[in-house]
Amino acid sequence: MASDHTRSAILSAAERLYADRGFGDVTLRDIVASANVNLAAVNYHFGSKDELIAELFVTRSLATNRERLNELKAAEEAGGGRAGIDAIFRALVGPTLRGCLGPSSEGSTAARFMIRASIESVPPIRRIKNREVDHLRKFAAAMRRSLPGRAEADIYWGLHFALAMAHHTIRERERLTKLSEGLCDLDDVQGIVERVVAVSVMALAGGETKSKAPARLVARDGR
Amino acid sequence: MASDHTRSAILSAAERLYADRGFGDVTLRDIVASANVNLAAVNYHFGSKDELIAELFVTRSLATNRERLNELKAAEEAGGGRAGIDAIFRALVGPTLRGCLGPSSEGSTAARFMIRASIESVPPIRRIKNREVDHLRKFAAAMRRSLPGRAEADIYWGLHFALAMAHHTIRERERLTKLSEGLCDLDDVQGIVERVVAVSVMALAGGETKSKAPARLVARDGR
DNA sequence: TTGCATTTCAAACACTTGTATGAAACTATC
DNA sequence: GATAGTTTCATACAAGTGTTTGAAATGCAA
Repeated sequence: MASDHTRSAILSAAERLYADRGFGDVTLRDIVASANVNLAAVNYHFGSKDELIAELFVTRSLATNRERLNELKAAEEAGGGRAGIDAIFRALVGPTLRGCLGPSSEGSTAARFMIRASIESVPPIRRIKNREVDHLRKFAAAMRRSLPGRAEADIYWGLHFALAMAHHTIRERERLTKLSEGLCDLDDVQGIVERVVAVSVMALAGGETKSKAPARLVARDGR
Repeated sequence: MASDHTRSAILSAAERLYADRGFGDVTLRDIVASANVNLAAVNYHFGSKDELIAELFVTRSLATNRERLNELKAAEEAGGGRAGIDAIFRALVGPTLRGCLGPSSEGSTAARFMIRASIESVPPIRRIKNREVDHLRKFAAAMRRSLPGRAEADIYWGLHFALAMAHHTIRERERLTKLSEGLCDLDDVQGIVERVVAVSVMALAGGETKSKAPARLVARDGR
């Protein structure tokens, strides 16, 4: 366990290559060539290719989740145990959006790696994501505390839509830029966060006076 | 040219297998075995594996786009050239949601195939999706006609968020069910459509009339 | 029928993939 | 400095991939 040099060289080379070219067409041979280590080193240090990918993703994923929960806790403490719904959404989507978009994302391989992981969805990553439910439940709980009257289903739909907007913005960043011909400023990360938060809040607050029947948020006859 | 039996057997076997097991681990040999045709038939009839996938996706994709535009045109004609913003969103997300969710999606391989295509993102499909910008521009144009005063960027963000909610709902269907422990009724497709439409409308209308609580929405994005 | 183009077929081709092996090179402890 | 444990290395392995080939079968027109 002396230097760990080989191990970390593999990790950083793999992250960079996956970030640049995607999981689909990066082989172990590409990685070890880029890391200047022997092919067998991957299996020696990580066991398998999938475990290497899993370790990469878990590391970044834990960091983001930690950041999210810190922001959430700070918001709840500032509000005496009950955070504003906008602060909750900000804690949910802020770290992810800042991590993957933003000026740092140009140079940060970590950010580009997480974008790839969000786009491609390879088995080992998918397995990890499926365990993320517990983490999201903490946000659902905070939302319940913030909006005690709200129907359970509305809480989850609100959470779901907030994540939808954040992740879709990350995934389809390029397409949105092309579609809007540059009119949507994808570099103004804080502006994007506030936009997503604002819509998420409206989605949840909009139905407030109405009943819990979900289909009638806008009273328009179904066709 | 005679019977086309082999060709269509390949198409339907491929669609079913891809729908069931994803693009990642379905080989040409799996497909030809399931279709009871010879391995070389794929390259003979389609040229390559990627072209087979592309043909599958293009077919389904064109059908959805046609349906979308039909609904849009109907809504604009009913409104005398200017459709309500809710009708535009309904035309945008309705066909996709109905196609991929809904009771038919249980049995329909076409629906499950499109869900896979939405989740996995393999090169030939990605190439086709990139050409879809023109199609979306038609909706942007309709939105401009419907809301003449609106800022261009807001139009595109509205379009983007509507697609985000629709696609994320399709993609993360299972996770949402698990997270909400069944509280979010993913079988009530019409209800989901209305929910997405309602939020999309609010996202766009909210910035203008209301200057309510967390409304840093328009203030931030100068342009 | 004969002739010709289309379609099917079994087989092989040419690679690439992740993984395993066993010897060599290290490193630290005694 | 010998020894035991760890790490590196070149190399081989086994399996699977999409694609190509050239001959056989089939369909269709004259």
